Amino acid sequence: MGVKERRAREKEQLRRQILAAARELFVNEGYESVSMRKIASKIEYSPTTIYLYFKDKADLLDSVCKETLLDLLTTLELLKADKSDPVETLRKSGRAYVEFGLKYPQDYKLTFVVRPQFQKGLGLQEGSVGERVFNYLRATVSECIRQKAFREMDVEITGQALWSAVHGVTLLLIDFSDFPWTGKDKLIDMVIDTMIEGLKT
Amino acid sequence: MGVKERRAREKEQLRRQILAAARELFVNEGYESVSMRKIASKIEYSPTTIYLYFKDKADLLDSVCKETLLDLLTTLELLKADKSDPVETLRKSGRAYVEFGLKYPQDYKLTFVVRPQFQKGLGLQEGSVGERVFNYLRATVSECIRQKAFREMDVEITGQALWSAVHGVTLLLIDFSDFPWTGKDKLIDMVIDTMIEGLKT
DNA sequence: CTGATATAATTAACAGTGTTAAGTTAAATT
DNA sequence: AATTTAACTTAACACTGTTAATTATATCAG
Repeated sequence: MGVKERRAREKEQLRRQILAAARELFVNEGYESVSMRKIASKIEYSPTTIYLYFKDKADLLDSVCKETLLDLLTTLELLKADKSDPVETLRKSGRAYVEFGLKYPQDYKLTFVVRPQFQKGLGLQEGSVGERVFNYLRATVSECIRQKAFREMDVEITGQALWSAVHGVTLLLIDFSDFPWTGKDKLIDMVIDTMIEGLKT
Repeated sequence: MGVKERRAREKEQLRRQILAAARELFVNEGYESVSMRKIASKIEYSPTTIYLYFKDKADLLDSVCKETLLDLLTTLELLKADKSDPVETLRKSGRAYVEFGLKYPQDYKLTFVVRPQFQKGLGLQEGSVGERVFNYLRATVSECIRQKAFREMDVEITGQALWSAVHGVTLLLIDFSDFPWTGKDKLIDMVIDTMIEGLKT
């Protein structure tokens, strides 16, 4: 009676194929410029087949973004290992965050700009990947304060401020890629270092 | 021989009508969701008439954004009066910038997120309004350094870093309006104050 | 192995999009 | 009054996301 299982596996496989094709196209050409027909032709299925696996184009976007967030979280958690110098961990995390955004600019915008626009009310759902990312930030900031590297301050708002700064530099570098930046890397460091400097005791 | 002038005035009037209709629709329904036909029907002209006044839809967006930038510039220049305390001016400018974004969230996103996506290569053109806004920031930062309130540092990159921070907090507050922020005003202050603190001597 | 059933995938269609080329109307000039 | 010029519209093209109806295919019962 392993038939059902096999069929389910096959379905899952096609689902993943669609998702992979959608991701690649979204990332390379942008969400708006990618049509369902284009995705379909990439996987050599008819356009309507996609609707058997995803509710609509927005649902496809949503699924792609969830994967992206999970990827970011994994990247960040690799840095959490070293607990001795939380300020340095924070600095590295900031850099990793921005670099992640620059590596997958379309994904990043999709996740942090386009999605909240199309999917209002999701905010930061209980147990969502987004919440886990923010929890990571909370923990790191908390450790900085505990070790008296940062002065006594509200963890919540500090985390939000740091997020603001890295989010901002990420988006500017993505959107204004032809702005005469003094140097992408230098700017990223400048933003992160200035914020950290401003938080120190 | 005032005929030509009158005709020119009439043309200009229709141009403005189109622009106003486009702005309202873009802001309320989003650039992508607004069709040329929708704009046309709002002003009760045929869709193709718009193409006699604007090259294409992106050009329309571009013109709307230019107006927005000019509005922002005006808001900022009101603060430049007091030259005695440039750090305070910078703080106020930062606040004004974010508040502008929150007051016209859709305009802000249109200008700083959507436009660069659809009009690549514009960067910061010579003499553009965008350049003038950035010049304002440059001048203020420069004054802070000159008065030794900030330590000796590159004006360019400092300006870019500050822009990153305010841009970031503006967009987060717009996009994740239902995130459990500790308090919008407190967060804005926190971001600006932390950056300024990090730049001081 | 055959016929019924369920499921997967497809075709055709709808109402909409930005944009262009050709055609029409109305006003200004000679 | 005839002609030129400018403003505007109609019709069309090649697309878009999505739905309903239809066909093909694989699984099951007898």
